[in-house]
Amino acid sequence: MGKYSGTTANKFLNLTNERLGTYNAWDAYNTARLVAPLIQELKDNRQYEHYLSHVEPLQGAVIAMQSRGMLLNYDAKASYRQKLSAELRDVDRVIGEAYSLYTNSPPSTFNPNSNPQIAKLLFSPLGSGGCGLLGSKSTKTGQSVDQEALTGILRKLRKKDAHAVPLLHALFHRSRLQTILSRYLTFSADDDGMVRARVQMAKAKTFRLAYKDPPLQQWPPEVRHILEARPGHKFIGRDYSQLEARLMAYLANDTPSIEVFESGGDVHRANAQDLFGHSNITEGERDYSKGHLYKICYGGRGSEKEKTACPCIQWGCAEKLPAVVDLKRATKLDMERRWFIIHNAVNVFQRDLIEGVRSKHYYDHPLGGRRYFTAPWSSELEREVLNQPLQYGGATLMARAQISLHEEGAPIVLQMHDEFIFEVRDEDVEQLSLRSKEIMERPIPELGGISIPTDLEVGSNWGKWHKTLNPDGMRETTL
DNA sequence: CCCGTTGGCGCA
DNA sequence: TGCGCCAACGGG
Repeated sequence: MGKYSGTTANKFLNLTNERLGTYNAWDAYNTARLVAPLIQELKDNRQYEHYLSHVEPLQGAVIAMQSRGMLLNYDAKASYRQKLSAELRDVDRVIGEAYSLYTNSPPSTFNPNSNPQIAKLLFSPLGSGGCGLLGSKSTKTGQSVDQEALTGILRKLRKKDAHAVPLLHALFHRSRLQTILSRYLTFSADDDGMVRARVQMAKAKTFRLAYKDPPLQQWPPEVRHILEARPGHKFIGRDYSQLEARLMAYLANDTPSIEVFESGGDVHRANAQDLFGHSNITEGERDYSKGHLYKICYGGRGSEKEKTACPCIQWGCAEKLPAVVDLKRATKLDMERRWFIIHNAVNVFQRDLIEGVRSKHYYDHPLGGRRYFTAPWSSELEREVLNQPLQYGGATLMARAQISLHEEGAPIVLQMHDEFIFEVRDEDVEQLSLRSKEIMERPIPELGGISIPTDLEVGSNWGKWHKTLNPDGMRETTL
């Protein structure tokens, strides 16, 4: 039945059926006894109405989705794993040779999965077992060696450190390879070849869904192509366009953003103009704005994280690097100020939101549902509060859509925060493409009847469409 | 910035 | 063997 990975769970396998049965019976009994008090608590906390309208009806849709699953292409998985394994061996050879050079020890004594060992290799002085580099970031227990730290080291590299560049590139490249191989390519399908991730419905504080065994939401784009539509079927993807940004605009009544949205303009470009203060925005500046805006809207301050795209040359990643926008801290703070002057409504919205939660210790969402914030006030809690209306709002709209879609029998195989993936027979693609648009774009009464537009993708596997690498992948379509 | 899941290490 | 920590990935 379940998948036993942890040591504690394994202990249950050693119990007799009789003892397991007794345990499960007590579990069920105690759970049943909790139902009445929990419903009462929901009523006392003004959460019951939302439970009845959004949570309970969603359960059937989620169970149907989880039971469906997605078909695994074993060959695609095997060949992709083979390709990455070969690359990992190459990377590890580079790292091992560098380790030998700096430490005079055999490569077998180095564990590239150990961050302390990597830190020692990078930051110990030349001649005493290291490269003599300057660290750029710390952790609780020492020097950080994550992608951001490596980027910082590469950026501030002194001339005399040039010898360490191949090693830094290899370490950078290795972290992604190792993650994909050990984390995303180790799952197994059910006997019928289907991958059925477990859907966590009541895990996220903001009502979003989460997937585990395997964690489908975390799969990088290049891994997704190994899940495909069954023969004679296609995947349809329909996703909301800038879901949280639109919610922010309407919840805060931020007129400048609303105008961009309603005229069909490019909101990221508009925000980039407001941030940078000029109108000829480059692609790099537009990309930068997307990330930067989320950060400042959720309570972050000026300093943006370093770009973490792999800069390595040997495996060709450097050529794929997006244009980097390199800004001083003061400049970023200026940009933030400029944005908030134009979008003062957002400022007011956030101030009122925080004031309300600080005094009442709960937030009643315009789309229904109440969330309590009982922890002592802190800057962390404040950022959670700033995030809640948007992430919870998006999840609520998705829940509404999913309930309606399920009622009509739409074959949902995945719900991913702002998008649904359906699996339909080839001849049904057009019909469901249109119907899913109607349902997802229904007017939202609580927001004055506005609707949030969606985009469409169609493909035979879950990977992103690519002319040569993945011609059957999910491709944007207008229909 | 927020929301998540998971592998691997290293210490108690 | 349990647990904290780090680090990776995705969505907004």
